[in-house]
Amino acid sequence: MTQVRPMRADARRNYERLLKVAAEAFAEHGENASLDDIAKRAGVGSGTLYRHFPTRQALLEAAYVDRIEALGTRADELAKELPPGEALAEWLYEVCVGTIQVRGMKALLGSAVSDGTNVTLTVCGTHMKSAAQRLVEAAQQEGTLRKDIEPIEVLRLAHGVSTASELANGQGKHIRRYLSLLTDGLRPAAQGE
Amino acid sequence: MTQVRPMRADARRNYERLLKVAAEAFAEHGENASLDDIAKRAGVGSGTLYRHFPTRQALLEAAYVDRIEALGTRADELAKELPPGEALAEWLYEVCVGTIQVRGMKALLGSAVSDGTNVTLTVCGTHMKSAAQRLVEAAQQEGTLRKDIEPIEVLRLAHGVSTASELANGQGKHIRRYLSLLTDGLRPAAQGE
DNA sequence: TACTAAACGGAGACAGTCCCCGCTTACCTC
DNA sequence: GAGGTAAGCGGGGACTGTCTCCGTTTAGTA
Repeated sequence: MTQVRPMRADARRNYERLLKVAAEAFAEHGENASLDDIAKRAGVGSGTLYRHFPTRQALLEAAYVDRIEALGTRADELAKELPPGEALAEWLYEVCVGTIQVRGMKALLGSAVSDGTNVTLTVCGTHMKSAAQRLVEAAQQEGTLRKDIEPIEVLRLAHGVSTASELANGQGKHIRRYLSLLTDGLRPAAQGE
Repeated sequence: MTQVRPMRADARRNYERLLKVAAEAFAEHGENASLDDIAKRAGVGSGTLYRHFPTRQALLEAAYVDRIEALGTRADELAKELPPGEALAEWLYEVCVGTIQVRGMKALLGSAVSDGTNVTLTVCGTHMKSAAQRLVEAAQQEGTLRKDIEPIEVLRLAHGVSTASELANGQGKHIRRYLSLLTDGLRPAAQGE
């Protein structure tokens, strides 16, 4: 219903520029990169930046949607290549790697799966949740994942694993280990689910 | 070796004041509470604050050492009251609760178990690690915890669980659940440790 | 070519960090 | 108690970052 009058050419140009520069800046300096600095590097005034992206979150999300979408696609690829349980495990691994390696993604993924009152970040959250849901349900069908676990819980726990790996430093060297410790806990136990 | 000339009376007074106010401020506003504001509330100039506590970390640590020490004591109490496995589980639960409920503790506990190059935060890190070590070793003796797990890893994973629970919101309502998922993964699996 | 609404941009108000250095005062000595 | 002195104080101010406001510029249209 929103009137979708096409963006003016200069506006579109600035928008793209900002996205490109922002992705670089967040990757380099983390989620707290200076916004005025991003504007400057993109060759626009800070007013322009704030008009296009009212909050840091908005910019962060816009800068990384494509990566998030790529994770969604990746989920489907893995679902075709591997048995459900392994597909889920591998996907979570890749999610964790992204979380740690691309500084700035952590904040985005974190708020994407958070239950806060900020209704803002629908896009990324939706993508991640639907991808997780497909893999989780398949694994549950297969019997390699407890039935009482929600897709979003898996995402939150993966975020926890990322945090733990980050503390251990070493560029995510510990992700596989911590993730497998978690996965063992997720499998149906001998005495029943 | 360090010359331990006793603090001047006014200095000591200010020091105590700052600690008290800082603990309140961090609890209320999280780890990013304004330092100048803390100084003001304590009735001292900001110079005084920065002389006593050169970094935010230093103040954070000083403000919460007693809580950390309490966690150490608590570990021993639990070790007496419960079988090792349960003692460890309960202790981790209390650690997570502290992490979530007292805003500001999270940053402190996080850097206490991080592997970063900042050698600063020895005190809290040491306390936590030694407490964890006692419980972990006992549980391993008992056979309720995999032998290939380091005490510090347990602390890092607990931090991850805190993060995950925080995302779920609800004031730590999910800690027990997420922690038990993790614990199940830590138990020796049927096919061997 | 002229018009107008959309978009720009940067000055400036505000908030936080942290240092510097002239001033104050607790403590010691006599 | 008086005086000397170094320990300690404190707030002004430089700096960095956020975010808004509004006069100016310009793309798109007729």
